[in-house]
Amino acid sequence: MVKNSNTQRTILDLAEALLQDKGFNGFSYAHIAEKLGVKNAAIHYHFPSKEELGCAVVQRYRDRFQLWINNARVKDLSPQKKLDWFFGIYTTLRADKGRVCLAGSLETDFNAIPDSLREQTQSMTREMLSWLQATLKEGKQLGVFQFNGEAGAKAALVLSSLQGGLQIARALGTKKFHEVVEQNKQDLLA
Amino acid sequence: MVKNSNTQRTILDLAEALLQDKGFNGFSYAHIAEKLGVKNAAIHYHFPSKEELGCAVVQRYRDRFQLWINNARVKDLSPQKKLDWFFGIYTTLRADKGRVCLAGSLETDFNAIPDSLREQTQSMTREMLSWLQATLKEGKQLGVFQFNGEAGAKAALVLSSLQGGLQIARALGTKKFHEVVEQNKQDLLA
DNA sequence: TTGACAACTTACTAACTAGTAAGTAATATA
DNA sequence: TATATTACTTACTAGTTAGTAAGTTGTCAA
Repeated sequence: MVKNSNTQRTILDLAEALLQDKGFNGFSYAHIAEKLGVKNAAIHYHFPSKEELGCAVVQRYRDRFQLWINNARVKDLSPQKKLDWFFGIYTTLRADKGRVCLAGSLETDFNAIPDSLREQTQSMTREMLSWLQATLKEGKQLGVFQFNGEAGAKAALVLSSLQGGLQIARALGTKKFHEVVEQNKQDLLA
Repeated sequence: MVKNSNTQRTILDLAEALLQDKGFNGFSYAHIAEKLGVKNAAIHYHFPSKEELGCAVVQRYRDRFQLWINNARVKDLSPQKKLDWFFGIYTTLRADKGRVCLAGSLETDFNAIPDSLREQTQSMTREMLSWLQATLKEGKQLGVFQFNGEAGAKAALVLSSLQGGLQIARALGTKKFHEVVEQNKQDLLA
């Protein structure tokens, strides 16, 4: 047949969007199938279980993130520009129908998702936090970022606030999210 | 009959805990009924729909918050102590089986919950943010808090980070949450 | 041209979901 | 003592869920 050779990718795109829109327990195979214009058994053909689908979404996200941070277009940027790139990921999510980040969505549903998906979520969060920590440390050493305490703690604060900021923006509007981003910048340059 | 005159309150307690544990779409009337030791129709007797139950949980939370902030035990505290009290709410949540905050849970599921519950979530978030903003402003004027920019933006950053911090702690452990709290304090006293 | 395979559809199941209608038993009230 | 009310239970429904088994069809390789 080979009607649509990138069906698998499209399913991942839709699942990722639905995860960020409604949470793991807020969407079903039927939702994906309808949007794709196929029957729900077709989704099971590509991803036998919802658990595997969820893991595949996160794994792809992790791969994408590693690809970016190891690519010269990000790797060779100044700490300030690196941070701007990172903030940009969240700004883009907010602009795209008010999505929240994958980590926030999965952590909120943490006690209602399968074990393997919890592990994927852990790894994803650890990887993002660790890159952010290294970036903040680099910036502090270069004298372009100023903050008290350890880079690890500051990274936890920044990441938490971006994650929470996307959520609060759902209730109080995009302005609140931008305030969070700008305040983060100001607190680092003060 | 009047076997248990505070059934209604117990249902609200259980629903609140389940909301913070699994999210709005991660729990059912059956879960509450089983924990309470009654049939699920008994829950419908007290709260006809899940929508009304969710709204009642948030309304009670809002009432509780207003009661506290208008009570002398909080109202008359110094800005630092007020902030400590506020951080304490989140620390207690984390210690209690790793719950996340109501606002974070409902905002993450925002596009998968009923309209009236969205409105309740909005009001709850607005009220918390507005109190936090006033507290930060008061502290800045008294010279005990230092930060650049508007108190509103700083409040958005602090609230976002607490919300996100509870979620990240699910993946990476309680230590990360405490780092967020301590970093917030340091950034305010710097 | 035959046969294998990929990518589906059709048709189904068992479990769970919120929600309802009718009945029951203990208690409060008149 | 009779009646109303509160707080349930029993028994059900219609819809949704993830998941499966068996059949279909277009494509490609030998």
